[in-house]
Amino acid sequence: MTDNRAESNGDRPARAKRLPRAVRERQILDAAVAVFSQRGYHAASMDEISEVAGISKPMIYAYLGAKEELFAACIQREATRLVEAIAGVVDESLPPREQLWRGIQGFFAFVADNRDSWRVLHRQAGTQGEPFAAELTAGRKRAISVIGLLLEHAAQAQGVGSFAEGQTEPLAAGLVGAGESLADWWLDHPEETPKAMSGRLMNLVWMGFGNLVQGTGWRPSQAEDAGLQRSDEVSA
Amino acid sequence: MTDNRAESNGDRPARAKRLPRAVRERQILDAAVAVFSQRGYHAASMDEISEVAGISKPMIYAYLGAKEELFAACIQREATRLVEAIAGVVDESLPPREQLWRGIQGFFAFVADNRDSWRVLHRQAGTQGEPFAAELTAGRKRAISVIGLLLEHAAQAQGVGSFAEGQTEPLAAGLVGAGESLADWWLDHPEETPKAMSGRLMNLVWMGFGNLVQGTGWRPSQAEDAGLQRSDEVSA
Amino acid sequence: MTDNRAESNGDRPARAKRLPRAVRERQILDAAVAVFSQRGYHAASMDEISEVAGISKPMIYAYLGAKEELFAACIQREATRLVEAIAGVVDESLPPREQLWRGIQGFFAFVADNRDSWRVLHRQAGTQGEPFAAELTAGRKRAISVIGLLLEHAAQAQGVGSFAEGQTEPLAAGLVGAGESLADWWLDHPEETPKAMSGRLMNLVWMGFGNLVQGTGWRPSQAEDAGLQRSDEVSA
Amino acid sequence: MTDNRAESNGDRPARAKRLPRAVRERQILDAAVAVFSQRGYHAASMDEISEVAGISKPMIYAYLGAKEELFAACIQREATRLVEAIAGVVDESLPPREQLWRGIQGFFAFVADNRDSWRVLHRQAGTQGEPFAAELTAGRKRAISVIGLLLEHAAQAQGVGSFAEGQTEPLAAGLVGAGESLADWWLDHPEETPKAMSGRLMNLVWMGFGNLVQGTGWRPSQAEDAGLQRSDEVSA
DNA sequence: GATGAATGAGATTTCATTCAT
DNA sequence: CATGAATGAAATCTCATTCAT
Repeated sequence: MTDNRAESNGDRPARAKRLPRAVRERQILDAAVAVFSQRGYHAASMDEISEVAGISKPMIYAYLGAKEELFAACIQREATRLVEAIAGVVDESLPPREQLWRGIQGFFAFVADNRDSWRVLHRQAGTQGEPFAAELTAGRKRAISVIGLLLEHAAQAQGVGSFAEGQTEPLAAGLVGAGESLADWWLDHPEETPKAMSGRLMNLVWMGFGNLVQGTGWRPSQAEDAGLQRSDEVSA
Repeated sequence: MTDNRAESNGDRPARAKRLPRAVRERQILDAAVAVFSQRGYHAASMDEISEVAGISKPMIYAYLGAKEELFAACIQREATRLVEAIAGVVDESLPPREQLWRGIQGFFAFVADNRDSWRVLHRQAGTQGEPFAAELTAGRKRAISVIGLLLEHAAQAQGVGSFAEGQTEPLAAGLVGAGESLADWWLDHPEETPKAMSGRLMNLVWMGFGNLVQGTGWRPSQAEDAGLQRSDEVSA
Repeated sequence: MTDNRAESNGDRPARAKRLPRAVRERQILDAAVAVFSQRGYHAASMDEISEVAGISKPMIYAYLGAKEELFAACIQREATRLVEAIAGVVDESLPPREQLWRGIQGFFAFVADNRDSWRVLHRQAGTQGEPFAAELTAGRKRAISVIGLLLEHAAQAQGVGSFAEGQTEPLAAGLVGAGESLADWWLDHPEETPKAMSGRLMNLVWMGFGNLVQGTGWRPSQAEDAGLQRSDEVSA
Repeated sequence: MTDNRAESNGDRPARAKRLPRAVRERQILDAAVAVFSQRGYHAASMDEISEVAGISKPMIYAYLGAKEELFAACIQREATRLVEAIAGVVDESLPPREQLWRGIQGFFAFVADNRDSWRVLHRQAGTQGEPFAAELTAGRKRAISVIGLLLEHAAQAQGVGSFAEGQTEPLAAGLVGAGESLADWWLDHPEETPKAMSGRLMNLVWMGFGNLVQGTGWRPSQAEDAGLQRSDEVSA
């Protein structure tokens, strides 16, 4: 809100120093991520972004285009950073379980260091009708399918070929959701370490998955099964 | 996008009949849920809501207050409906596992029948800075803590008293997130039955949880443990 | 600039009285024609139009849409008025010359009474690149072709069938241009009567045309013909 | 419409060579005429002009001043060019009719070779309220009065001294308008040769004028005269 | 001399909200 | 009670213009 630019030399805001384009672009993206993260896409205003970036609006438009494009640029940059953070710690030569463990650790480490990035990626996911929804959804789906593959490898490694087709993807979706939700919960419990968080998710995922791939999946007993009707048969 | 301009159509809409207040409020809330669900809070316009509701804007203000209050009312109504839908199928006298199974079924049945409600509850969750964020977060936390309790009961029922304090809540959070994510995935795979979805979540949760409560939780081997450092120790 | 609304009761601008839609639409169009006429499309601002109309901008958008649509509406209304003004005095049963004379009189009478309308129709005609340019050009072409027909009838009435094909249209274009230019000149010489103006145009058109249809068209002598080269043969 | 954003292209445009001022000014004016012609004064942007000119904006300001001055400079240069093009082919020692014929040919030749120049001179004619309107109107009036003189000479040459005072100017205006309109029509019929166009205008003008100067001007019959009332007597 | 970087000011458009019939 | 009519305020985006390197 207040003018926190350095060198407020007496009178007026003092034209910002001339900086190379790359630097300014980074500044702008940083500010945009922060503001989008805090306010959400629609509530974020270009005015606030420009203020936070310490630069005037026209420069934002000149360098990164209109609001939508700016947002897309944020998404892309942060998604890339997240993917690289995880890819950087995963070693494909390791057995699947270890890969998963490292990946999960990488994820929580990234979230720990980049709360804003994470929020932008996570919290805007469903703003349907927006033109960039595709971008977000696509990223999410890519993540899910990568994890799905990992699960499939794990299943094969354990010699369980019977793992039903089409089962990995929804499970991966559940896993990603669990991770997101845990990361959210973490926001309210900052005293937890990344490793503790990672351990929780790994347990939830692996122990459940460990049983599933061994064919010991849970199934409702006959009594449990009879209890509920399909709701749409009633409501229709 | 759509052409909202009023049209000077000769056949005027015929002043709405005088209806009891409760009916009107329901109409309005139904419309509001639909519009908020499709557009998101900010992109939704009072104009569209009033149009969908078939009621003029001043009435909306008279009955349900300003946009924020209206949104809060939507959240509250839908949250209550979801909670009641689940509560309606859970029988507290049953063993925890069965309760969980029924609860999960109730959840997916509700989502199946009320996509809009679900979207409003789920997709707007993180619009931080808004005054109603509290409302949403609170509902979510309530849900998590209820499930946490359930898990704790289950643990006790299996005679596992050593289940560490403070472990249930994050697990419950993970569970809720997995459920949300699966429900999202479902939106793209409408051919799946509610029961199939419920089965997936139950497996993920219970088989993992089943092992956890029996003390067979997974823990990284020493090699796995050494691999990663806390990122903030480095980046700081 | 100043607030010329009636009843400036003491303090603030006093919300405009509630008027039926049709009345307001007329007010708005009147104001828009005046402002577009004076400033031109681009230099005209919605702010000024709303000020002149004595109504707030949102009403303009509600009733007549965005700037472009508003301008198109102006064009359409004024073009229709001009056409009707002329059509109202032309009697198709009369001989062509008399029709032309009456049409020309109608034209100048309209311009006399509606300087602004005329300016909007005439002066914006060539703002190329605008999406409404088509609308204007189309109207102009329609006018030219109508006059072309009239000329053709006149030629036939004089028993001159040999009037070369494709000659009427450019002549009509010339006639229209002459009319526009005379009308422009009139703006600077308001003391002239409509009848005097009409007479001038009629003379220019008819006497020239009168000779043309009788085959007494002028043609350069050989000496005159040799004088100039096609410029593009040189400049190319 | 076009994407004006600066692009961070690796291969930079290579700082323009130091050129003599006159050359630079010509480059700039050429670009400005092209852009003003296509877009109109207001819609033209200094950015586009500088881009088309291949010279940075600050140079434009240094050499030719602000937008308005630049536009005025365009008008002046193009008007001069047009006048010179016509003056170059007119030989004052020739009889008036031949002068007129040559002048008309010169006009269409110029328009053929300089569409943009012509459009700038013609299409912006009525942007009233702008400070450069004077410049435009002045140029136009000069042209009209030159032609008026020519007509007057022709009248005297034919021994018609009674040609009423004040008649030449409006006729000249009509002639100029007819020329403009024919030039416009030409834009849509590029297959026509300059000579054909010239012939059309000459015929329209001269044959009409030829009769006028001989006192055989057309006058409404009594019946025709009675048909219409002055509109302002009614509407006032 | 030449330019990339920078901005104040203003344009169009929309929206939540309220008055007056 | 019910609504069409009305608006203040703010958001996005563009443009002419000027520093500072």
